[in-house]
Amino acid sequence: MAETRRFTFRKAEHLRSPLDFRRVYARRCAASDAWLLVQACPNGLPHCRLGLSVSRKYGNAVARNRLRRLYREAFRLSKHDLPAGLDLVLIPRSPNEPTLDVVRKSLKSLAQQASRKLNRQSL
RNA sequence: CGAGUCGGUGAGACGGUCGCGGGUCGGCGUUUGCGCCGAUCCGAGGAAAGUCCGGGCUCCACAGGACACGGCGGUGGAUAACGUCCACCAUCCAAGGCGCCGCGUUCUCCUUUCCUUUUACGGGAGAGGAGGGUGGGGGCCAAGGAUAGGGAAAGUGCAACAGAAAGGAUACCGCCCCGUCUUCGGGGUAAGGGUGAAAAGGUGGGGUAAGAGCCCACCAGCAGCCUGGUGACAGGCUGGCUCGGCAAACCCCGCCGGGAGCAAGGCCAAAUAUGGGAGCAGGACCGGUCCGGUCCGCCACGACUCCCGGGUAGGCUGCUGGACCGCACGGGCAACCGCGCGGCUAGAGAAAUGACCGUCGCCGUGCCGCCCGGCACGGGACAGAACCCGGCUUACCAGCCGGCUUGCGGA
RNA sequence: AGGGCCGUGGCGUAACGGCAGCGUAUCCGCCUUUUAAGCGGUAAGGUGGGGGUUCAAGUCCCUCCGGCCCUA
Repeated sequence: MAETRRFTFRKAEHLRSPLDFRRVYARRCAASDAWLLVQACPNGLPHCRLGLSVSRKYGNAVARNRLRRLYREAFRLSKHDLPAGLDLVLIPRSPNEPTLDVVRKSLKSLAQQASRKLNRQSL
């Protein structure tokens, strides 16, 4: 297999439209730990999409950008280890800044939790 | 070299790997909207922040004037404009410096008087003088700082408490004259006491029964004139002797202001509902087809088909070349202006600048080291473009540079 | 982007520019077997921060900080 694993993050993998966000919130399937709250919803695509929601209470614009960039980097580096075909919305649980490794671990385990939950519900 | 004060600059550097946004070029795919791949170039700030002012731009409204409402307010300039900037004026504050005082306190020295004691030196108390330290008062100079700094003699209003009296006022104690046996009564006065943030000019002299700008000199203030200055204002002369504070209270005067904002505005345009026009008596569904069945419609408020329109979601645009940046020259005290040459320097949209590593540099701590220096660990602020500019305000790590005043030392 | 409102003891809320109150809570005492309720009393201490105007500022003005609401 000539296809090497690429760690890119293109616009098609962003969750952009308000409609998409509303669909994910309406599905009401969430998993969380001390750092992150992950809302998930199947999207019928072969890949995952990522949406970020960081509100004013997590700091000024620089701190919020920092959180978003960390989440994007974590998603980019570990997207091949996530269950496919999900829309994920990430919401921070703590105003403190986590390290990249912590976010990657949290994202992976929470996405798998959410995926199992969705499978149980659809049965 | 030190102290004070004001201002400017600055916002770590280089490289590698993996990624992100945009432009250009090439290739592939494509539903012709775009997507993917590769190369290459570019990719946050001095405050991008707060949104406190001012403009550009866009749309809407609009004969002209006045009123209302809001903002601004020393003078002259700069500017597209400003509540901003520059220069100057006025008032207040002021590090510090230099003189002064029949000043206080303390130390030293000198002269002298008295007491005591001694052989003598000496000890104690007082007076005078000189010098030093320190404190206080007052004067001059002064880097620099602050000022929403027009008008209180257009009018209205406000000033608690205290005080006799708070604005063309008043008379508590007092002072003086007269009456009265005293208590007290009548009158004069505003020097003194007292209250207050503020008491109707201040100091000195004359004058008086006691007093008062009642009279005079100087000072402050006011009015007029002269001189200098574009002007705010400054200086001088003369006059009459005095006419308080607050307008960030109402207000008066002068100047400025049409409203809304890139979610402005323009273009394209699903689904559903709907408006206009044309055609037409059938149309849609079940079913392989006919028959058949169900629903809608049928001389119309018209099913169905076609065309056109407004318009929602959504998309495109506005969207980055500009009162732009750098350098040189000329004008100006300066803010700034003119001219020449060179440069292109973010354009996202659930919102791009990130992650990891290496080398060097900065700061702090610890260790080694006489110093130079070396090693280890840690730190690196405030903060993220959202149509674009000019300001203001606020936040902020280290370093560097300069102006002015002043102290000490040297040439 | 535009506009409005608010900030006062622990809590809720008043105050013409002129001594910062009131209720409740706290504390102490009475009543009660005890608690609650009730009655009486004491004190503490607060105008979000900074600056200005004024003789005097919670109040007027400027500027920051924090919170809430409305419109598109």
